[in-house]
Amino acid sequence: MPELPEVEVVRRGLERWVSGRTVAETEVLHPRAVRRHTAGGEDFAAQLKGHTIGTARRRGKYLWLPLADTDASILGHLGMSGQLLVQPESAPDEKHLRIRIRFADTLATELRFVDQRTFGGLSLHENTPDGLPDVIAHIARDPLDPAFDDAAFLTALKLRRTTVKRALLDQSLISGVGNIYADEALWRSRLHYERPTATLPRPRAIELLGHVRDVMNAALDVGGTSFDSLYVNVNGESGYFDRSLDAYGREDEPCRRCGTPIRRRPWMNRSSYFCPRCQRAPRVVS
DNA sequence: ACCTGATCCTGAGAGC
DNA sequence: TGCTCTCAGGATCAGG
Repeated sequence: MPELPEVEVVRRGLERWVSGRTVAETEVLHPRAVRRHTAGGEDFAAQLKGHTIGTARRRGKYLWLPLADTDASILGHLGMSGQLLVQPESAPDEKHLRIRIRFADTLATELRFVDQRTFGGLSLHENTPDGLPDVIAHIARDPLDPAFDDAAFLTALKLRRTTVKRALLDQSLISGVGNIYADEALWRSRLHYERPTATLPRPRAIELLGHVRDVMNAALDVGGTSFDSLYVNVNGESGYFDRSLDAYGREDEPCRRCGTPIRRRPWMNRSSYFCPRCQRAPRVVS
């Protein structure tokens, strides 16, 4: 599943291969892929036609493409299984091709949104004065954003009456952290996922934020170098996950710090992986 | 106002 | 072999 570093790789690919091109025709092949566009697929296609794509931008796991000479942007989210591909027009359709955007030039490539589980999608929205699609105005900056406000995040964390992993996944506090990187950052910080945020000393919170950034940057270094062709792709295949995960997906395997078997616990209809020795459960569990 | 937990989807893989 | 069951998860939003 694409996490923030993979989405950033996609953004760079879009900037290189799609920005500056003018939309000729859009084909919506599955209504669920444009469900956030309430006016529907036909309207989505009609509104894109003839507009030139501006510089690709990203916040957390959201991507957007401003349309030049308008106050609107194409907003994209890859969800669980989405891919944005720049393919030759002659390439056969992918099995789960949902949206096709053709361009008014002679490059003979097109942009394709492919998504098996259809948690992701594209839509068109007005921009806020900040140049952000209005429907993601509530999404906090991500920790790799130079303008991310560390002090404000630490304060908000302290005020919340919730648990630390839940806070890491709260898009209004910090964006772009998914289940995998949350578990990885907590393992590095030796924090249990159910630790109440209110009891977290400030130095531990600072350390946690640092580990979130470290995990993301490490993945970005790996994934960011593999992109070098006429192919915008993301499928969690940076190679980083196989080699470098310390907690996520390692149930019953020894903790790389202390050798204790990693445990998996059901959590919010998914799983949390942790070392029961390095990451002690809080005394009072809500 | 804040917090919780159900929900959308489809294919891989396990178990029988 | 083929069927059924479980699991994966981001982000939203109803309901407490």
